[in-house]
Order: sequence, then C-alpha cells, then structure tokens
Amino acid sequence: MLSIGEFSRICKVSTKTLRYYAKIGLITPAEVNQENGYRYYAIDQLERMLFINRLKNYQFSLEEIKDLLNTDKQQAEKLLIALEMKKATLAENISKLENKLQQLDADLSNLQHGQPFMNYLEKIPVQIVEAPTLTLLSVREMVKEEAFSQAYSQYFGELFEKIQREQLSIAAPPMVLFHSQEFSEAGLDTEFAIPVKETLPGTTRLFQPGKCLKTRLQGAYANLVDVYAKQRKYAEEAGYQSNGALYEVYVVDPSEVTCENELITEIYYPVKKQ
Amino acid sequence: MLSIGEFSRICKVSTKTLRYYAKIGLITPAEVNQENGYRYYAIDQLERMLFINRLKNYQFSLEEIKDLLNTDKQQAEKLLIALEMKKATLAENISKLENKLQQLDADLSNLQHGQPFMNYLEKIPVQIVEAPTLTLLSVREMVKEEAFSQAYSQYFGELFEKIQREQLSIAAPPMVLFHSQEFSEAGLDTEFAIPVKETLPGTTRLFQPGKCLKTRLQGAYANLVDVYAKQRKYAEEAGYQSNGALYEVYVVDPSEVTCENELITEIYYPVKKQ
DNA sequence: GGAACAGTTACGCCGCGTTAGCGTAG
DNA sequence: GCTACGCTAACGCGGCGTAACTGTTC
Repeated sequence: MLSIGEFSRICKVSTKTLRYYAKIGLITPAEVNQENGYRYYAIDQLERMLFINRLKNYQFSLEEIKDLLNTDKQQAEKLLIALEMKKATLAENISKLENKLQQLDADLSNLQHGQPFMNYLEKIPVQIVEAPTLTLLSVREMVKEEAFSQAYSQYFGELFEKIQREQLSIAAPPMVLFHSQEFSEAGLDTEFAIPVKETLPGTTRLFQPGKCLKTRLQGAYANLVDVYAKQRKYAEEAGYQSNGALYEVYVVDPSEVTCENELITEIYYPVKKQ
Repeated sequence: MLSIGEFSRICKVSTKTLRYYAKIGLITPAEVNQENGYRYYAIDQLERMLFINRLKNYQFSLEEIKDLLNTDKQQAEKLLIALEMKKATLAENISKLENKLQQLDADLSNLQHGQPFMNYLEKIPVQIVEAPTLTLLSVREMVKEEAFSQAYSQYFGELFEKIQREQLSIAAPPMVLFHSQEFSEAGLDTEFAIPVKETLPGTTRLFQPGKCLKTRLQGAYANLVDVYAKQRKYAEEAGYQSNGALYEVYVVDPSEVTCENELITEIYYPVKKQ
C-alpha cells in the first residue's frame, strides 16, 4: 500500500490532483482509513493512473477518460475508435496552429520591414465597380461558421454534379452570398452559387448586384474579416450604405492550393448612395 | 456609430464577448447612452478589435493584449519582442503536439496488432544487476521538472567544458541521479554527472550503486514514468526496497537524435533485500 | 403591438492550484 | 515535541456561454 504522497511521486501527479480524481471517481484509493481518512493506493493502481496520464496527454477530458475506463470489457474496440477520433482532432489542431504560426511569421516580417502592423486597414484597397449581372445555379442553407468549410465542399460538390448532369457550362468561378449578416448561433444564411451561361427557369436565377465595393484579397481566409471592416469603414466615409447580400468570389479554389498565401478571393459589398 | 450588434457582426465577435471586454477594459465603446446604457462603437474601433482578434489567435491572453494595446508609443519595439516570444512558444506547442500525435500513433498500431494497450507494464523488462562502481564529475542542483531539458543542456555543457579544460577522459555516457524522489514545487534534487577515468580528489567522487533493478528504455522520455512504476511494482513483488538515489544513463544523446524513438536510456533503481 | 435588439446579474464550465485551518505519523 | 505528511472545505483562474428577467428601438 502506498500513501498518497508516495503514489504521487511515482506517477508524477500532485496530491491535489489525486484527491480531485478520487472526488470525481476517476481513480479512488484502494483503501481509506476510516479513522483519519488517509488514502492508500495499491501498487496495481499505478497502471490505471499511468493510463489516465497517457489519455490526458492525448487531450482526452477527464470525463472521456472515466468513460473509457468504465467500459471494462470490450474497451479494445471502443478505445480504438476513441483514439482514432482523438488522432484526427489532434492533427487538426496541429495544422491550425501551423497556420497561425505562418501568419504570425508574416506579420513579424512585415513589422521588421518597417510596415506598421496596426495600419493594415489603410492598405486594403477598395474599388467601386458596377458588378456584372450573372445567372446562378445555387443552394441556400443555414450554415454555422465552424462547419463552413465542410459545407463548402459538400454543396459545391453537389452543384458541380448537377452542372455535369444538366450539361451546363460554367461562366465564372464559384461564389458565396451571405444573406444574413447576423452572427448568431443558428449560423449564417448562406447561398453557394456557380455562375452558368444557360438559363433554366426554376433552376437558375438572375443575380444583379449593381454597384459594389470590391476588394481582391490574396491570402488566408482569416483576413476576410479585415476586408469586411475596411469596406464598412470605406462605405461610411464615402456616404454609401448596404444594398443587398455581401458575396465572395473564390477566384482560386482552396482545394487546389498548397499554401494559404496563394488563395485569391474577391469580396463584393453591394451599396447605394445614402 | 455602430450598435453592439452591428459591431459584433462585422468583427465576428459575440455581443457577450464585447460586453465582457468592455468590463475588463480591453475595448470600451466610444459612447454609452446615459439613459438606457446602450453601447455604441465608432468605426475606428474596428481596427482595435481586429487587432485584438489577431493577437488572440496567436494565443495571447487578454491580459497580455491589454498590456500591448496600452503601450501606445513605442509599441513597435515591444510588439516585436512579444510576437517573437509568442512565435517561440507556439512553435514549441506544435512540436509537443506532434510528439503526442506520434505516440498516439504508436499506441494505435500496437492496438491494431492485437497488443493489449493496458498491459504494457507487463512487457517492460527488469533485470537485477550489480551496477559498476564509477568515478563521477558532477553538479547537483534543485531542478523543476519543466526546466529539466534546459538544465540538462546547461549543466552537461559546463561539465563537458570542464572535462576538456582538465583534460579528463570520459568513461561512460552521461547520467543523472535523483536524490529526492519527491514531487514538489521546489523541484527535484538532481545530480548531473559524467563518469571519468581519472580521480581528482575534491572534484570527482566515487559512486557505488551496488545491486540495482535495471531497465533499458527505447523511445521517448515520456515513457520513463512507466518504467519507474514497473520497477516499483517489481521491487514490491520481489521483496526489495529502495537503497539510494535512482539514476538514469543517457546511452543515446537526445541532442543527436531526430526522432524520439531512437533514444535509449537505462534506468537504475538501487535496491536491497527487505 | 410585436419582433428584434439592448441591458444587468448571477451562475456554470474544466482541471486543478491556492489558501486556510486543522489533525496525524514517525 | 518537531517535522513532514495528511485531511476538508472554500475560493480563484480564463474566457466567456447560458439563463433569467427586464427595458428599448423600429
């Protein structure tokens, strides 16, 4: 039998943590002295504790670990699935962090070349254009932000299939319209669209954005927010106001690009004079 | 002037978050209506908000961000330093995660080949050996766990320098002795040592571990804990008890290795019969 | 007059660390 | 009798989300 301190030293887990784990039922000492409440752990419990540490390392929550430990029997199966899921999310986290690191690096080199970090809004160019009228083949759905990239591939996949089936011809790169500019938990009212040359009543629709603020963005989608802000600011200063759904044109397809810096996106913000 | 909702939509920041930021003084609305308490933000504040988002993305805490925003004047300098530090910690985090991913993958493939994940303790081999007597050149310091790898390079660097200066000859790979097996905030009482052939009174010391449990570990240091546990268990079952400082021999130098799997470490646990 | 928006206060989340105040083992 | 170790209970942390209830704007 090991006292909580001894157990703590061997596993490199603080006594506070051990008491906490006992409280939440993750690992309870093999024996508790009834008189003084002292906890005593069996040597065999080391294994359980190490297992907990390992899973914790893999970013499992204590709740998940408890669950995995409690399904004693066919854990092999369940554990395997859980590990594979964790592996996926871990890999995802890593790639997100790598993107951030890349961006940070870009910002750093800007700064080192004397570019003022804070004035980037000034440098985003905005044009006023008469946007071309288009015929769109589209689907419109409520999409949550975190599910956007998944929705993107799904809906454009469907649209491209339809284009092939109906033997339509593509007139311009794919685009997305945001009908609500709300930022709510329900997600955004989003229309995925591909401009086509043909007009099929009931299937395609006419899109006439009219006068727009237009910005061409090179680089990661994380910079889109900057463009939105810049366009808002520009509109305010030039006496324009919003006139319809904001839309983006994906000039370079994200799936055909190795580095985010190669992405090119055009942002259109329909406006009218106040 | 933008209402909190409009501001929220443009920056993609929830209103709850905006109110929270106002409370902690990170970004306070340009104007607050005295009658109804409504917050109104200036278009110019977009820039500050985007800056906050960017830094948050780079893993700055709100406290740090506040600090960076408040040093208005020479922020360029300060910002640069802060960004470079963040870059370093970010890179470090990424590599830690990559190590975890690698380990997870190893565990997964073990599982898929029918190796029971939970029984790894059984598979760690323990020998009983009469450990050789050595002459050590060493430094002994209190080291916190998180600072171990830094201390490792620092102290072994000093020791190697000394060996060159004094023209000593190395007798065996470097090793580390843990005199306290306590796991406390003060750190561990750690002795970094290199076995040498010469004996210099007052400089080197004799080390006679005697009978030891010995385990050779191939792979990441994260697995060391498993070995400690296994040796404890083995000792208990075989009727041994601890007899002096546990020590590790770094057969393969961690700085000369690209992949953690190539590491080889020997763990010695001095014991005597009960 | 109702929907959508605004406000406040208070509590919850995770995974412990940190007092504070006390009893116990060796 | 001292020191190291053990106990409990309560609060704190970061960064908000959520709930509950109320008031305001359009």
